[in-house]
Amino acid sequence: MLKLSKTIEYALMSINHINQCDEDGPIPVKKISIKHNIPFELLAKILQKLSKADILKAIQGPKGGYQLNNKYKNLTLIQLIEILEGPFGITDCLTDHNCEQISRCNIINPIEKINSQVYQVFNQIKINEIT
Amino acid sequence: MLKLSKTIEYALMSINHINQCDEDGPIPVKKISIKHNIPFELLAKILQKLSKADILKAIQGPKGGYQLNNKYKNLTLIQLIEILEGPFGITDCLTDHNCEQISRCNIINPIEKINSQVYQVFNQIKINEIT
DNA sequence: ATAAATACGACAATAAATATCGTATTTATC
DNA sequence: GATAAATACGATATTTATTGTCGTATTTAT
Repeated sequence: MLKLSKTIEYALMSINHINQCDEDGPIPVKKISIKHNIPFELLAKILQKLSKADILKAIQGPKGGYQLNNKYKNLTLIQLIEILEGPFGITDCLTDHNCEQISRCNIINPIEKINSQVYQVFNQIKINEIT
Repeated sequence: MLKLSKTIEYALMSINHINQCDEDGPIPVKKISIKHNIPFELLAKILQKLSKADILKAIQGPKGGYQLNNKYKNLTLIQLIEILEGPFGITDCLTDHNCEQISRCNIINPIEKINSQVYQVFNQIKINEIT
């Protein structure tokens, strides 16, 4: 409940790792996966998503790997979350709009308030400030 | 991911329901469960926990049910969460302390910051303000 | 005595997150 | 051109946490 997913953790660890690497060349998934004990295939997919969203630049072939794209500098935590997991919302009714209880729901207003407060927290955190 | 659990939703709905009831007598679980379409047994257990924590007062026997206790007036959302689900933390490593990756974790500091910010949000929300 | 209520442990089902597998594609290097 | 090291990606399996159910006991108003 209210947990950050491993997906987000792995993404942050990877961005951090790539950022702190002195080397110029791209960093292959394998290196990150071994260093931080993250399942290779799982991590690969996460980085692929980030690459599709232009946060990372993928370089294929031998000596390939991932580099940080400039876009990452303005990335907020909420954006990272939404790239990897879709629209943010602390309850399903805020994103799916198919809750059957909604008509007799007596807490939708407070829920929306709380949601926007949590959203704000994550929206104010920039990825490059926490790496 | 970062979802409020149904447990919390059901608890809030119940507190709200009891609070808004004009009647003096205690409100039985059945009424709340039917009104908001919440599984009876599940809801019963949630209210039992709240009763153990002195947020609600349980009255047994026919014409029994639950009433709000005074204690509820100072209850914060974080307290409600911790009563129902144990210690708050956006990652397991913050509450369980048995993460094997912790030694090579390069994001523990930012995670702790984010955690305390989310904690603050929930700590500032009082239950009687949102009902 | 009866029935309407809470109390509570054990278990089952479901859904979401996490992880794995197989195969295709790209490209640097020999 | 062949090879090997890397990304790309859909399909599926596994694991875990949440959600829900069942059975039985206890309390108490009528």
